[in-house]
Amino acid sequence: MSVNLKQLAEALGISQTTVSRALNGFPEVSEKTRRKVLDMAQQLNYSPSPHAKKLATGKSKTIGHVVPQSDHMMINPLFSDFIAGAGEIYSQAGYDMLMSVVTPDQEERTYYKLIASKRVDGMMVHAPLVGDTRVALLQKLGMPFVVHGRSADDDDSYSWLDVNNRRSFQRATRFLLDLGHRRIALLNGLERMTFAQRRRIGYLEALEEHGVEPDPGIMSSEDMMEPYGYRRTKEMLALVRRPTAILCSSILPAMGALRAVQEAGLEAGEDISIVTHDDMLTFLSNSGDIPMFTALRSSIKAAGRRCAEMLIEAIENPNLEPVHELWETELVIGNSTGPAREQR
Amino acid sequence: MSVNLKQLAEALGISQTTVSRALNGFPEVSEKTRRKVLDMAQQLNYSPSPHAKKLATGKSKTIGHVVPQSDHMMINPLFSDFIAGAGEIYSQAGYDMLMSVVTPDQEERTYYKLIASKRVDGMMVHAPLVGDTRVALLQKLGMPFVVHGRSADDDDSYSWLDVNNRRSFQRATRFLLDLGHRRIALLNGLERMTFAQRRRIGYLEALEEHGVEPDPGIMSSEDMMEPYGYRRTKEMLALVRRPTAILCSSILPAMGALRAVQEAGLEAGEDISIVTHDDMLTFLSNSGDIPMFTALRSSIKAAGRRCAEMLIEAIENPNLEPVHELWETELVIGNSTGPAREQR
DNA sequence: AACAAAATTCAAAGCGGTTTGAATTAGATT
DNA sequence: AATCTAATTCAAACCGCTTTGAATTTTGTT
Repeated sequence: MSVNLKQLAEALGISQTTVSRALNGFPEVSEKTRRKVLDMAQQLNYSPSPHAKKLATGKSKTIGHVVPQSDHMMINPLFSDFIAGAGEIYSQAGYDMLMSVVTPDQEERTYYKLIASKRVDGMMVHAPLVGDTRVALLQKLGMPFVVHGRSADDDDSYSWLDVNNRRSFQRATRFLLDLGHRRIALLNGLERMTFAQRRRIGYLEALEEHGVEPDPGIMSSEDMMEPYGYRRTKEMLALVRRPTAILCSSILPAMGALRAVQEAGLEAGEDISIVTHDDMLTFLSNSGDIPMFTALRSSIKAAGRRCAEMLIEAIENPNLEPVHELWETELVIGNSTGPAREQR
Repeated sequence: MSVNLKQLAEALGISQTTVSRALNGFPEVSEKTRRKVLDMAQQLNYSPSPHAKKLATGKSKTIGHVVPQSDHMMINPLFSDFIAGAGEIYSQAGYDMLMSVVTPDQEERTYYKLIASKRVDGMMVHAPLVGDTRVALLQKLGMPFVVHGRSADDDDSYSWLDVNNRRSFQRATRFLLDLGHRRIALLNGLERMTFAQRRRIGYLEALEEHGVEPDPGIMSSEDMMEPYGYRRTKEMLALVRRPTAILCSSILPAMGALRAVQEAGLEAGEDISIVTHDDMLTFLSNSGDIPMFTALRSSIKAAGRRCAEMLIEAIENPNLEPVHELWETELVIGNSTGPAREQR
């Protein structure tokens, strides 16, 4: 069905060395020979063994993704869009994506194993936690990696791509404040993730600027799922002094919030405003002439693409300086916001 | 940092052969030697090279997933839950998951390449289309595979795991008919997928049983996204004879439908009923004491797990007969259904 | 035509494991 | 103690590719 290098060389009556070089574009092989080799390779359906190649070169042309599998971790819709973006770039560049789904307690060991066994040339790190140990581990092991997100603000010793979450939530909060809202709820993601932490900081900063005292009773931090938005909004709507606006960390809780609002017979954008971060998930699009939600947009798929580019770059040029990209979100006005009503 | 087999053998003063056998549990090595080898391996932090192993054995301990990347294909939230389930099993069994994100036109070529280069020991096939060519291709190439879904009803020549979509939608439709509904809309997935096709058949069968003439005006087939459910429901609510019930192919359009219903000032379960297939996605759970939607439940994550088991089984016992599993869904009554009102 | 320099090509030695077939050692039997 | 068999262990070949250092051809000069 398909031949190996040796057979190909024999068929051509040329040494393996030359054939190998011809196929890999080395300059010291004559164009005539190269043509012959390429033709014959095509004709005999030559397909190089990646394993042999990896063994000989030490490079695996593979990028690892370790995804912790627990009730509320990485495997979520954000993840699938990120993967879609990154995977697209990997394929184009001839890299494979190796995915390990492991329980959190296995995570560190998995990194060790992937790296020690040289199975991967680089690692993609998702959703860093506050006090994440993965960065240190990867640095120690000398493996190229890119972090989607950041651990600490001032850590420039590695490459990362992050959304300016703090600024983004600050802007959103100001936007609501400018509309006259004073009781603004925050439905944040889990604050052990650094991105959620930064979002809260941005939110608090904006409140402070306007002299609004934050109220812990209308701030929460959970997994960004639909039922969370629904439940919390329902609870908050029952408060005596209920919020006039809600700031959500993702479109999923935002949809839950909207459901609770509608169920209560209220109208979003009229009786209560909702602003959400929008990862521009392909299957939950918040687009159209006038989007359903006023939102802070930043495509997570585009982030996946760019992170993949950065990682490949880092793998192929090992002594490049770390790269940092801080993406601003786009504040898009949709149907879910309006001036504050009642309850000043 | 870590040693290879040769170094390990030297450190022990034993041949590579014996060390290799000791590590791989061959019976012809004495227990005393095995203990020594294992101890030393631990001590020297021996980590076998998977590439060398793959080259020598021809087995890669890797399972391939090819995911077509286009606006409306596999990369969606269903996918991430399936992957989570499958990945869990792979890890436990010591398999790696290789994921290739490719444009649809590259799909077939990617299968060829993965297989010809022996990069994978088996393939997982997602979401077969009507007239899918992948099954034939994999059979021709002699690669173990499992299909999540089925191509044709009567094709028992390969292993698959599928939900009994026809029966499921038949039951759901009957359920609504029994509640007195006669105008039942169908928000189906793309009918080039076999599962969507079967769902429509089940729906039509139930209608026919009850002598209800199907109305193409309230049947549609699109990508299972939230905005689809919203838009179509909004349109249908504007009809003179609007449906009294809606049957959805996924919880995403169901949420869109619910949004449209609420926005119209109607109440689901009272003014209009909604039933949906529910893949039990982790981030969009339809649970709680009384679930939000009356739903046909079948965990896609569990399906991922089981498909992975079946595939590993098939890889390790190449001449096993194909296995088929047809899962029934669970019909769970939630808040979104009730007897038909008006417009008999 | 002779010769050095440049351009090609080659044989062989890895890369790090597994596996075959032979060699050695241990244990059982006489 | 000698012999035979079973249990271990070993050296070497092999998996399919890359790469080094040497060998061969080609090309350019005189």
